[in-house]
Amino acid sequence: MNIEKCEYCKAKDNTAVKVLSNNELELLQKNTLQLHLKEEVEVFKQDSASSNIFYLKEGIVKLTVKGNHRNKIIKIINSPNYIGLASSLGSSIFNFSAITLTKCVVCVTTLETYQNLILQNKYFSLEIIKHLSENELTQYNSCVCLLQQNLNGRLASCLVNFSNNIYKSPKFEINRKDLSDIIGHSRENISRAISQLTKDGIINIDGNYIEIIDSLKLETIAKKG
Amino acid sequence: MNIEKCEYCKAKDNTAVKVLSNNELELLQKNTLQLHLKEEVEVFKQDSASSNIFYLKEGIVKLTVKGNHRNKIIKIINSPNYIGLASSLGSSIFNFSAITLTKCVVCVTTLETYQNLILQNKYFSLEIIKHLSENELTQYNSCVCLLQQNLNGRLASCLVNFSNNIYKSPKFEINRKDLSDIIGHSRENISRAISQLTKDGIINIDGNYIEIIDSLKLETIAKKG
DNA sequence: TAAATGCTGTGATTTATATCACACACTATG
DNA sequence: CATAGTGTGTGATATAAATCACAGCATTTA
Repeated sequence: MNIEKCEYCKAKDNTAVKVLSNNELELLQKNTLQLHLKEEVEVFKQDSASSNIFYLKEGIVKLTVKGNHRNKIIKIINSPNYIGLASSLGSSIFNFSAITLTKCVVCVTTLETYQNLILQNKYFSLEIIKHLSENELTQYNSCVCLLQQNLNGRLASCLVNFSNNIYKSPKFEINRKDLSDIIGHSRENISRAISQLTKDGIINIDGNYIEIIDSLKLETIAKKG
Repeated sequence: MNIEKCEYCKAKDNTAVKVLSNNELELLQKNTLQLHLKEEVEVFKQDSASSNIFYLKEGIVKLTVKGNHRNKIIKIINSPNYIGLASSLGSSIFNFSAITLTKCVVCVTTLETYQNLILQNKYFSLEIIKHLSENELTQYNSCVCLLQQNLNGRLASCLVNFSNNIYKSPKFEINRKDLSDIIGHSRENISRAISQLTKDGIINIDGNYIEIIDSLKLETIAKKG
């Protein structure tokens, strides 16, 4: 396997790591393990110790929380991005599990290394602050959307988000159970809503693949839902 | 009015500011305005520019988001704490409004001052990172609770939280409209649920005052709801 | 004082969603 | 090949919550 140096990693340019010096990148490299994971593999488990920083270099993961009756997917993360950075930095345990949706490459760095880099490089520290802040705001927004939209609105918003931000393609794969855990409604009603969108010619379905045909109509449903 | 120096402010000991040197505290002082606000006053408005840091020294505020059909209260903040720190640091505008629930004292510092302090004092920067991280995690949790609990469960959780964490007293004042905006259900059904809790001897009501009589039962409802 | 306004509680009704039940594919696996 | 297991679509029914309607009671305002 070709082990890529952090210094030459293209993924880093979109995250806080971009402001590190070459020496600092070497330090990062020394304390980082790169994992290659298959689909539906647990990256870390809810309630386990959060003594590492997880960075998603390639692929897509879901963050899930155990509930009394059902699980909830609180976020879908695509690369390059951190996974659960707030838990690593602000809590002794993870408040959610991270599970891969696609094949993934995950970089695991010791927490100590990150803390040292934060103290050592003030611009890195500022980048981390920006990242955490922006992350919190998107969290606010998605929470508010979920709490105010009905089933059809949430489904439409979710599909639009998948197409525009996560998979960056009008066609993507997602199973109904995950979709219902994201949206927070029963699998049966999600199925019905998807059938209706298909009948209305707004999407096409092919097994677990969903293709958005009429994104304008979908966005209209998202807005008024 | 007695103008208190940041250096001697008791509130600061619970927040990031505690690690600043006396010189840094003086710098903070010079660039900070202290506002004394009455109840139901807007501290800042959704979509307005976020070019200041707001620190709640005394009192309680609510964060509200405008929705299509109704508003949503996304958080109740009690002092001492920052108000919308993530927006100030990570966005050019506020994603929500902040409105006082009680008389409040709010310290307003220019963003520039904070950014300078973050670059100047690495321990301050680390404290800000911890604060943002912890804040994000509580946000996750409250969002998950809201999405998984039914009306009675949410109401019970909310009352327990008010009693234990916000007002720190079994008796507190809150109007039904705010309560319904926090819980995300209609005012009418909140009224009904409150009546039932009163009939069951779990709470007492007196106008807008709610007094928790049987907190154990309330926590049971919160857990199973 | 009277009228207007806003918050509240409660009954009746409607609506959205969950739940139950089952049939149909698809994939493992002995 | 038979079998079990899992994800799926869909109809029927149950249930939670929203909405509508209205009356009571404060508080403000003319």
